Amino acid sequence: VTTVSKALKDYPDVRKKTKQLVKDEAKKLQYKPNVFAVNLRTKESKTVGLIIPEVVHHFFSSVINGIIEEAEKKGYLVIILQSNESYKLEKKQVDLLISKRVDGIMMSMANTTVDISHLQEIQRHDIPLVMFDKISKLMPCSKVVINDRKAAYDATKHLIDCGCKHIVHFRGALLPQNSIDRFLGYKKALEDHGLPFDSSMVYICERVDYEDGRAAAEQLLKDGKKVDGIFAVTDMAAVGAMTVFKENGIEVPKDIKVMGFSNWFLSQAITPALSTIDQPGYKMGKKTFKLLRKQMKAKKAGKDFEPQIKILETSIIERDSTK
Amino acid sequence: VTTVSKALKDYPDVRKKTKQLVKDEAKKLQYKPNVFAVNLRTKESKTVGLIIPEVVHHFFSSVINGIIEEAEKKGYLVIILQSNESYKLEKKQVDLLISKRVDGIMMSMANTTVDISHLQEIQRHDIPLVMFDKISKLMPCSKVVINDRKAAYDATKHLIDCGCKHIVHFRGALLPQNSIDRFLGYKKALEDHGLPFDSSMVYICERVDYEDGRAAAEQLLKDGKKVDGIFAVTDMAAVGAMTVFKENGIEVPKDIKVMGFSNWFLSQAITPALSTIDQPGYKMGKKTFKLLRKQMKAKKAGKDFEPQIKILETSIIERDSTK
DNA sequence: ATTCTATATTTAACCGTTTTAACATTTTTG
DNA sequence: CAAAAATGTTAAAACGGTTAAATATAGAAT
Repeated sequence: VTTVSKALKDYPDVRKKTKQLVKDEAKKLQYKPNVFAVNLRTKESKTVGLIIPEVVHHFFSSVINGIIEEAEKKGYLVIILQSNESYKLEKKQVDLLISKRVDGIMMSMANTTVDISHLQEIQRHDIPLVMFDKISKLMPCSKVVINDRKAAYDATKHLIDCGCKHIVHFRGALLPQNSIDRFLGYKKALEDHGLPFDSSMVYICERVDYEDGRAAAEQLLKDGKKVDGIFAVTDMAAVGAMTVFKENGIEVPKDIKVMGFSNWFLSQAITPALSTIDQPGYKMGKKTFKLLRKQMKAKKAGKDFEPQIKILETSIIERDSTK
Repeated sequence: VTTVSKALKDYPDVRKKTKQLVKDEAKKLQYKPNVFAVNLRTKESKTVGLIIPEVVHHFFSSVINGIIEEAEKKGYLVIILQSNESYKLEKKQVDLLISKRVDGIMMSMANTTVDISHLQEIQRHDIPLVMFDKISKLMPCSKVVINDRKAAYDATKHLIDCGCKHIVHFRGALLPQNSIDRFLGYKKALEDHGLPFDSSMVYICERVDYEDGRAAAEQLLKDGKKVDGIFAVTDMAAVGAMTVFKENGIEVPKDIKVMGFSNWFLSQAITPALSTIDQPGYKMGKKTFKLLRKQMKAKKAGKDFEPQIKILETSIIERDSTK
C-alpha cells in the first residue's frame, strides 16, 4: 500500500523501475484514487469558490472564463455562486463555500453590501481570499481592479478633446466603489479642463442597465438641458440612451457624443459603434486566480502572505459615437 | 456521538427535546460537519457538474443562471467547465467530473463532438446525466431541448408572411444537430409555401458569430443574388449581416428583412431591433437541473429511471427588422 | 415493585486514502 | 563476503464523520 501510494505520487523513496511498474498496473486497472478520501486526509479539495453579482453579464462572464481557464490549468475546479446583488444572499453564499471547505474564494461584491463581517469570516477560517472589480477598501486582502477613476477621467477627457462642452454623466448607484470612482474621474476631468461641474448634469442609473440608460436619457430630454456629450457608467446604459436619442431624432455623434464603459461585445455591433473604455475581464479573471493560487501555496507552505493589489490597465476604444 | 449525529439530522429515534438541546449546543459551538468526511462516508458530494461550449455567451450564461438557482435551492453546488467547442477538451472535462465524483452531470455538446464514448463512460460510472440544447440523438439519457426545426420553420414562415420571396439562410456548421434542424425547418417552410429551395441560397457560418455573419453577408453581396429576406442561425450572425448591409446602404427591413435566432439581449438594443426566436435559456437551465435531480433521487432510492425528453416552447419575437 | 417501552449511551466497524514507524529484503560498496 | 545503504513490506494510526448493534437508563404502564 505504502509503496503504491508513494509511487503514484512520485515520492523520492521509490525506485524508478518500481514506480513505472505501479503506474502501468494502475493504468491497466483504471485505478483512480477516491477524491473524497484524499480530501479528508489532505484537508484539501482542489476546488475554489467564486461569488459574483450575476452570471448573465458580458464582463463577469469574461472574468469567469479567465478564472476557469487558469484554475483548470493548475488542477482546480471552480464553484460559481451568484449574489444577485443582494447582501443577504452574498452572505449565504460565503457560508456555503466555507462549509464546503473550498481551498480559496474569489469574489466581486454586491452593490448593496456594506457590512463586511462575512468577508472577515472567510479570513477567520484561514481561507485565502481575493477580491476583484467590486472590492471593499476595508478588506485587507489581495485585490485585482482597474483604476476606475483614471479610466473615467480618460473617457471624459476624450469627450472634451472631441469638443464637448456640456457633458452629462450617467452614474451608477451611490454605494459601489466603482460607481463613486467613475464619478470622481468624470468630475476631475471637467475641473482640470476648465469646465464647470454641475451636479444637475449627473443622472443615476441604479442598475446600470439598458432600461436605466433609457430612463435617464428620457429624463435628460425632458429637462431640456443643453448637452453635447454623455459619459455613461456602462455600455448598457449608453446604448439605452442612444436608442432614446435615435427615437427622438437626435443624432449621435453629430448632436451628442456618447462614451460607454466596459467594451462589451454589444458596443461594436450597434450603430453608431460605441466608443468606450476597455475593461479587461478575461485578464482580470486570470490574474485573480493567479493571486489566489499564490496565497494558497503560501498557506500550504506555512508561510504568511502579504496581500497584493494588482491594477490592470484600461484603454480608450474610439468608435463612431464620438467621431 | 450517535445521538448527536441523529439529532442533527432529524432521525425519528431521538426525542424532540433532546434534538433541540443538541441543535442549540451545536449552534453555540458553531459546529459544522466536515464535508470531506461526510462525502467519504455517504459517497455523495452534493455537487453537480456542468459542461458547456462557452461561458461568454448570452444563451449559455442564461442556462447557467437557471441551473445554479435551481441547484442551490436543493442544496447542490455547480462546477462549471468549458469545452471551447473542442471534442478533446470536452472529453477531458468529463473525466475530470467523473474523478471528482460529482453526483450528476449536465452538458451541452461541443460542435465538433461525434464520438460519444465519453458520454457512455459517464453512464458506465452510474452517474446521472442530462443533456440540453446541443444533444446527441444517440445517447439514451434525459434531454431538454427546443424544437429547433419547428422554430426555424416558424421563423422562415414569418419572413414569408412578411412578403419575402427570396430567402437566404445563414446556417451553422454541418455537424451540430441544432444547425441541421434549423436548416431543415427553413427548407420545409419554403417547400410548404411554394417557394423553391436553392442550395446556393444557404451560406455557412461555422462559428455562428458576428464575424461569420459579416463574412456571409459580404459574400452574399458579392454573389449579387436577388434577396429580400434572411434567416440567420443566431442573432449574432444576423447582427453581423445587418452591419454589412448598413455599410452598403441596404436598408433593413425595407430592402431585406432579417430574422435571428435566440433572442439575445443584443437583438433589442440594435437599430432596427431584430426579430428573432425566443430561446428560453433560463427555463432550460431550471428544467435541466430538475430532471437531473429526479434521476439522482431515483438512483439513491435504488430505483431505475426512464430517461425523459423535455421540449420547451419557443416563440416568435417580432421587431423592426421584419416590419 | 415489576415489566415494558422509549430513549440515550457505548462500542466499533466503515468509508479509502496518507503517512509514520518498524521491520524485512535486496542491492551496493569496501 | 560482510556491512551499509537502498528499497520494499507490513502494520497501524489518522482524517471526521455515519450507522448498526449491544447495552444502559429513564419514564410509563400494569
